[in-house]
Amino acid sequence: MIDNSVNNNQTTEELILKAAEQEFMTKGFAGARTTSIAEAAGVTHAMFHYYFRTKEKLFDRIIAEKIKMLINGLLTSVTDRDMSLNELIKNIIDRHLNFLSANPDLPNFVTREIYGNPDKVKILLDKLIVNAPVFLNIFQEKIDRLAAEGVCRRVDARMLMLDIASLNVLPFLAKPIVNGALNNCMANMEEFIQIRKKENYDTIMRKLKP
Amino acid sequence: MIDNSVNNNQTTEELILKAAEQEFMTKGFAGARTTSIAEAAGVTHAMFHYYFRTKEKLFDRIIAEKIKMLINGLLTSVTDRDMSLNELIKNIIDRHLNFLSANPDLPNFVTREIYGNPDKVKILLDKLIVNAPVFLNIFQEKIDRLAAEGVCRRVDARMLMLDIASLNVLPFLAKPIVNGALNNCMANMEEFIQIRKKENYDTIMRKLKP
DNA sequence: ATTATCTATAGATCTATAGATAATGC
DNA sequence: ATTATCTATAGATCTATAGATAATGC
Repeated sequence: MIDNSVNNNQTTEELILKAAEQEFMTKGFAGARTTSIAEAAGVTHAMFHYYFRTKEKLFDRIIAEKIKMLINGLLTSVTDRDMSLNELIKNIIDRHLNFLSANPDLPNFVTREIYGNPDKVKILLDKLIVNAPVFLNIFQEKIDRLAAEGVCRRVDARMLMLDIASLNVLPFLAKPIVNGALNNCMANMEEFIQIRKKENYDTIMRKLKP
Repeated sequence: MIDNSVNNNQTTEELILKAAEQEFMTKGFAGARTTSIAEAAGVTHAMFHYYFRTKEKLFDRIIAEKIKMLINGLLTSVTDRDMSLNELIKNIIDRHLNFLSANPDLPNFVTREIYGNPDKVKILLDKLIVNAPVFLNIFQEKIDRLAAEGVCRRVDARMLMLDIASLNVLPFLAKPIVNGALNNCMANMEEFIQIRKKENYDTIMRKLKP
């Protein structure tokens, strides 16, 4: 038995799961090969089917898990009524970028699969359609209230959320392009995240300024 | 001979090329099937190989064409020295969104292939590394000059370009998600583009305000 | 004579399973 | 007795080509 992977006390099931996650995340469902997954896990190919039966079953399990993470990440609403405008915006941006930082491949994985396999992410869309309006209404009310107090401009919460999401997510979705065009600026990822946190907060606050 | 496609005076080669473009753009290289392409083109599968020899050759041809388009779209620099700040920003945003509007699947296609197949888009990255700094330096000089005149703040041209690109591109990359979360706002695409043109111009101008 | 098209099939690759064997927990 | 693992191979799918036939342009 050749121990070519560092399978320090991980079970075969875990090894396959981990290898499959890596393979599916980087290559997508169509590009992933069950043989490659087994090889990367350091186990016989038959083991793949022994533990997870089919490629599709394992993919469904992984994408369901990822979508759950994504929804939790997106819909962790900031509903504290006593929070100031500055705190609110800072909180939303920081949370979002922290989440992206912890799951850098997630946006790419989801957007990729959405095109080739629309029904796989139907669960995601359904959840969004139900939950997003709830959060956006609370957010809009908050903005309107603060606008009435003269603290900020009265802007559309939907467009504001799209702005925030766009500014935060795009570097992750197009990392090689952004990094290539902007002088290797994403080489140190943590530093880049810190810069973008400040930059995006500033951009949004200026947009909200009365 | 069953004429199941509307091949009004298009040659077989053109029909295959068109079908292949559609297949590759939506499913990526790994997800695309040469049999499906031939079927969609309404020709025998052997014709695919007669005209284009291999799947990879045709893919390379299509991706090269798309990357050329993308580079032209990105690097159509606005270098008119006499342009005011307002005009400059408006021009960049309008051009970019017009380009995206004409090529809505392009960002997804490129970002998808970048992960599974880094060397396929190496040409794109090489071009960007060479050309982007040239444009960004001119842009930075322009900002610095206008800042010295007191017309705008002195901001980093790289971050500003990233902001603009993010705000413009993201809805195209994550269309189903944005559309699902934001109340079907992208149903009428032309209307949505017009709204984002104004919105993004406003966002960026506020960021630049002294 | 060259170009275009078709049928049939080879060849490669990938998913999945059958069936034998070893390890493990009562 | 059940669970885990292996070898070997079936079965499906997909890319690619061979070789025959029809259409086209001199």
